[in-house]
Amino acid sequence: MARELPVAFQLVTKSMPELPEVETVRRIIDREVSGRTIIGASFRDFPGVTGATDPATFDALISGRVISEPERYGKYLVLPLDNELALLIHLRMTGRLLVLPAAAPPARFEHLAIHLDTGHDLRFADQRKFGRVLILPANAAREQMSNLLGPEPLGRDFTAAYLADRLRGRTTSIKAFLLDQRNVAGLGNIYVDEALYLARLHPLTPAGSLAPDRVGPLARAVRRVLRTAIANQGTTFSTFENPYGERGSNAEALAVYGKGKTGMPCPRCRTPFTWIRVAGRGTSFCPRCQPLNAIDQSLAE
DNA sequence: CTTTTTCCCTGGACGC
DNA sequence: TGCGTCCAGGGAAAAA
Repeated sequence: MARELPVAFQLVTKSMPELPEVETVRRIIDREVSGRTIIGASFRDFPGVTGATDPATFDALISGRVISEPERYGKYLVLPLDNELALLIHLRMTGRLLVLPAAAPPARFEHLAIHLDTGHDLRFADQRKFGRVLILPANAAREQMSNLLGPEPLGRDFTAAYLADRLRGRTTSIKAFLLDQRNVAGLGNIYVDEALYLARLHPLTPAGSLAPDRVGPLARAVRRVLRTAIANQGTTFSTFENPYGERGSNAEALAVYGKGKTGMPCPRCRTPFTWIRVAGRGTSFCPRCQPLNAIDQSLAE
C-alpha cells in the first residue's frame, strides 16, 4: 500500500526528460498510482488525448479502470489499464506528471487530470505542449514501441557487437546516431554529450568510422552515465522535492553538458569546453579530450 | 534507403 | 524599462 501523500508533490521537474528522468517518474508512479482505480478525468486546452479527442469519450474509456504497473520504453511511459487499453505518455521537453490532491487548483500549464479513488489526481502539465498522451490498446502501444525504438541501453541487447553492427557504413555523426531512437532508446541531448565526453569521442565523428576498440567503451560510457543519473533520480535544473524529500541531484554529476557556451574548463585537462551545433542540438565538448582524428576528419568532409 | 532540415511551443536570458 | 532576438530540444514530417 502506498503511504498517504502528505501534500501536493511534483513527480519530476522540467528539464528535458530522458531515460533516467522517465525511469524516475515511472518508479514513483508505480509506488503511488498503480493499483489505484480511476474515477474520472478531464482535460482542457490540450492538443488532445489521441484516441479520444473529446473529454467525455476519454472519461468513459478510463473511468472505473485500475492502473497497473507502468512500463517504460526509452523515453515513453505506458500505463496499462485493466480493460486492455493503455495510456501512452511522452513528456518531450517540458511535460510533467504530477500527483495532487483532487481539490488542488490546476497546476501551471496543466492540461489533463485523471481522478483517482485515493482522493488524488494524476495530472499532466506541459508549458510548451510538446508532450503527448495517447489512449490505445495496450498491445498496440507495445508494438508501436518495438517498431519505433532500438534496444534499451541498460538491457541485454545493447552490446558492443550490436553497436558495431549498427554503426557499420553510417556516415552521420556519432551524436546524431546516438540521438536516433531507432539505434538505441532513451538517449537525449544531455546524456549523449556526457557519454561522448566519457568515451573521448568528438560529437562529429562519423559513426561508421569508429575504430573497433572504441565501440565497447562507448557502449559502457552510455550505460554508465545513465546508471549514475538514475541513481541520482535524474537531472534537475530547478528546485523540487518529492514527498520523500528527494530531488534529482544528477545536475551536479554532469561533466560537460551545457558548459560549452560559457567555455567552462574541462575537469580533466582544464581546456575550455567548446560549443557547436550538431544535429540541430547545442553540443558541448572538450576540444582536447575529444579530438577528431585525421581519418575521421577526412570522412567528415 | 539514409541524412538533413523544418516545425511545433513558450518562457527566460541577453543586447541595445 | 521595454522591445526584439535567440535559445532550449524530442520527434514527426518533409525535403534533399
